Amino acid sequence: MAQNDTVTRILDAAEVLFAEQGFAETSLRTITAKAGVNLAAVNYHFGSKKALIQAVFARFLGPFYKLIEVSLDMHEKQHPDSVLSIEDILKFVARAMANVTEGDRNRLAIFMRLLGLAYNQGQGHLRKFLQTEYRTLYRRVMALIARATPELQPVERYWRFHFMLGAAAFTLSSMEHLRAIVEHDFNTKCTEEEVVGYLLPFLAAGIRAK
Amino acid sequence: MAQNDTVTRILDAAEVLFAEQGFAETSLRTITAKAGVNLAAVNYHFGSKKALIQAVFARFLGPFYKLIEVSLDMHEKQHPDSVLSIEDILKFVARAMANVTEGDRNRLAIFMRLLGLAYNQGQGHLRKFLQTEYRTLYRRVMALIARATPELQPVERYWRFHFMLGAAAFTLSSMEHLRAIVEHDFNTKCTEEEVVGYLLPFLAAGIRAK
DNA sequence: GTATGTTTGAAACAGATGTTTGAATTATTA
DNA sequence: TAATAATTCAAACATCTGTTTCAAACATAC
Repeated sequence: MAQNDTVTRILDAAEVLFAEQGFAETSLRTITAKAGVNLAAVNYHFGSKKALIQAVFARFLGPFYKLIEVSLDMHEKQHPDSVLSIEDILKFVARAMANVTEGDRNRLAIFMRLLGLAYNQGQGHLRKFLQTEYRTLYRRVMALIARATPELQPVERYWRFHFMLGAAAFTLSSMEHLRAIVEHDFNTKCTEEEVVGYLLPFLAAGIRAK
Repeated sequence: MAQNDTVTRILDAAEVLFAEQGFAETSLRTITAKAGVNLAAVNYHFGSKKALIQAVFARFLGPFYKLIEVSLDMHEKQHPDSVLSIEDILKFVARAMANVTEGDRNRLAIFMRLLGLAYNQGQGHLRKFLQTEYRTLYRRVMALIARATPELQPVERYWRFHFMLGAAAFTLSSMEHLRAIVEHDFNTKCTEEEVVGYLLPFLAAGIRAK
């Protein structure tokens, strides 16, 4: 019980700090101090800092993966021959993500940040971890998008998919900062739901640009 | 003369290494080794690592900034009352960027990767640097976009602008990797011009989504 | 209640980091 | 050429990093 508690507290603290500062900039001492556990606990429970980063990511990649799979399965059973529109697909993804990250606002940001790093970090351990873990879901979503955009050439569809991914990853990972600017420049606050509400139409329009 | 040479070699090395590994992950010793200069040279010529990072940015942004300003000035003189469309604005930006990074293909990716890292990494001294140093250009481009999209609410326009930025930064910064996948999955090669050719219509359609 | 395995704790480890120093070298100028 | 300023260099600095160690505390099962 105490074991599980320590593990959870480390993950909670690491999640927040990673999102605030980045990975390399966050030391194990800062994490363990915030978590209220001993420094050695990270290496004891996770093995290394790299493993901790992957564990933080796995904690919501796993549920997200399962959730979207299940909801897609359910929909396909209820509507066997329906062709999902781009908007529908995006809503499925957004809903799964909202469910996984609900309760803690930072989780969406850190998920997206990890995604960005995994793609941009040349020889990073993160990309391999992501790609092997992520492949099935990627193929399934890509197949859905293909059916929703039959007029697109495969190569262009591929690029547009990554344009969407980029817009989402970049924006949502630095959402805190961007929202602060909005508050300063426009005297308005934006909830995360509102930002996602702005994002989805942008993505949908982009992927079916003529 | 030798002074200038040392400064340039440090900037060249730092530029590549920062893009490959990130800022925190790249040590001054790695940079100076690659540049073939003494370790102390960075602190002598730049003052600190932070200042070096900003200098790497300034070397890109300075010329880019001037180029786009000049070309916009010229256009406004020749066509005083014309309202630029989104496509026109994007073409202006793309052309300025192509000019700045021409000669070295990787420089576009490096620039975008740096931009992405600046937004997502560290505690934000880079974001501040970017925002204060190049506020005028940001405002000018934003004003052009506003005139091209009068139907948009300011806040939504702001977010869509960053969606565009994200799609561009994310995709172009990992272009090498993404192109390799294209070559493997579709047996086709994509030039950078082609990718930009795919990107601009996506962005334009996204920002004026109904 | 004792023995066994698991988890914590304080301390130390080995190495890397950004930065500073002061002498040696090079370039500039008068 | 001599004097002065700018630059390079090797070395050391203090600090921080992830990781390891091993005894103490704890829980669990016999």
